[in-house]
Amino acid sequence: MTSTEPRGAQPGAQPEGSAPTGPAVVRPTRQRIAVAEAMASFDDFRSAQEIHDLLGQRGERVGLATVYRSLQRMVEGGEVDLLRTEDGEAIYRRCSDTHHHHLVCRSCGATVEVEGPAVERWTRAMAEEHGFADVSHTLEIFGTCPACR
Amino acid sequence: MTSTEPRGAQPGAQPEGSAPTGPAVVRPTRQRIAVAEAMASFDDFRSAQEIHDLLGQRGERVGLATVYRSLQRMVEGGEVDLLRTEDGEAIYRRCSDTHHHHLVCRSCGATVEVEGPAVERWTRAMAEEHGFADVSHTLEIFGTCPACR
DNA sequence: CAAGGGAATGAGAATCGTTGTCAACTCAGG
DNA sequence: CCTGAGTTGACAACGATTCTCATTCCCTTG
Repeated sequence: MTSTEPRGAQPGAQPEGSAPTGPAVVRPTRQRIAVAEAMASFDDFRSAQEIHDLLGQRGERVGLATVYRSLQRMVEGGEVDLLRTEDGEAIYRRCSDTHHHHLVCRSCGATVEVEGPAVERWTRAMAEEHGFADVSHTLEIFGTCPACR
Repeated sequence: MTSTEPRGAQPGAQPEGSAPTGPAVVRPTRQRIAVAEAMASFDDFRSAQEIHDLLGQRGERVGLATVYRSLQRMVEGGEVDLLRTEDGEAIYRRCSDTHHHHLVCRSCGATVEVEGPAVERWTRAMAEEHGFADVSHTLEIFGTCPACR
């Protein structure tokens, strides 16, 4: 995960039915499986629309809205990383389950996951020093990879 | 600044006779001054629309598009920091000229600028280790400030 | 194994932040 | 007083994302 805490948490964003916390069950539908498989087929960050296109190329007909919804769930579930390009577009990538950050190539999109206990400690210390609670952070490094130079 | 390198920097923007390749001079118009003053009147991050509203309240009639354009220039000029909320909206704040990061309160938007030589070093080291060049990075810490708890 | 109900889907409309368009305007020089 | 490049504003255009809602699907129960 890029963020320490779940994203997109909006007050009262989801209807509280019978389950205490959001949808209780996630049904493994054809569409969700297709999205999950698509996510497993590449290693860089892609936009929802690109993922939708990829599904189309694979012969899977999945609605764009469904792709967005599936991706949302996967992000909330920590199975997928979400980050924003500099112009605010959301891009996704499957991720390992440990907390980590990314080194992203600006020109080809290649990514490397990096970990930094020191950074984690530093952010926590900073937050504590100023009395902030429920801390999360985002850290991304952009650059030009060796291949693109 | 939040980023290590200038955003949207366009090399070679000199006056070339009649070449229509971008404006060479920035005129200090009433509108631009108004936006600059508005930016000086608060300390947290605000969206372009909020800044536009603020101008309205101050009795300054400035078009929304102009607010966006002014903000853009100020970001490019390094006078203003730009970052993205978790849902991708751009928020702005005037900033000091040193490289720094932010501790942002999720509920009231209050911000604290923090500096961390260690983090700077770490990102540089990481990038170098993987052969990345022209490195920049973004690091923001979100949390709940003491007052909002 | 049929039935029932809530979850999920899809197609398109609706949002909403942001950018583009372009005629009108401003103002420093000549 | 002209002139032209830089600016502005109102509004259209855009693009990503979300919402709506009738229909379809999955799973459990009887």
